[in-house]
Amino acid sequence: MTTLPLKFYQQPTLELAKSLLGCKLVKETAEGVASGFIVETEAYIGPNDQAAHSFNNRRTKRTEIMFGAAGLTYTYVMHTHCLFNVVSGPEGLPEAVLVRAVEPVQGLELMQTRRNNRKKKEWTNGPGKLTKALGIQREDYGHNLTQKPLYIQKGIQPSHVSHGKRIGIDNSGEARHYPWRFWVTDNPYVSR
DNA sequence: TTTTGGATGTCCT
DNA sequence: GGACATCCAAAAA
Repeated sequence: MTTLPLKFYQQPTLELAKSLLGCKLVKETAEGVASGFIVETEAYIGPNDQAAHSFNNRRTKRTEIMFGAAGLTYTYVMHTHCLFNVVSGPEGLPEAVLVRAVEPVQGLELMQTRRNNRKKKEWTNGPGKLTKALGIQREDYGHNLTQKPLYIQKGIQPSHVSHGKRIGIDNSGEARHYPWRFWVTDNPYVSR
């Protein structure tokens, strides 16, 4: 398995969101290595996307990393959970891809413990769940995804990919209708 | 300095 | 289907 080069992240955000499906997200911690195939993503394309934190070029301490170069990590704390994004687009353009679900591959015992002995299907089928299962934390903010301990490896492009409206952004005006969510068709680990 | 409001998950009914 | 947990940072005061 080869780690994806920086060049991979430099394609258009919508393309990247699709290309990430089937790739393997890996996190190494002191407790061990945990990884999973990405099966669901969402694109957030700044300044014209009302649902994105970076809407209207809003640049703050939190969204700053979205303006950075492609291939960096954008973590965000929502209520009690942490969400994981991959920054995309050239430097200066605030775009990112949210990873919503993965399929467990490696470090199964570790994930089971972190997910409190739930059913395997429920370990990683949601944006807040997968970060807990893999051990991704707010401290990973700004990390370069071509390096350890958090990186993405080349996978197999799935044969069937579905797309549709994004989730959880009902108060985002017209943007909520954009078909910018992508998932592997019929994969049991997508969030819904 | 205080208030407010989430790109969610879990538990309860 | 609905309440609530529990934290950060933006915005208001």
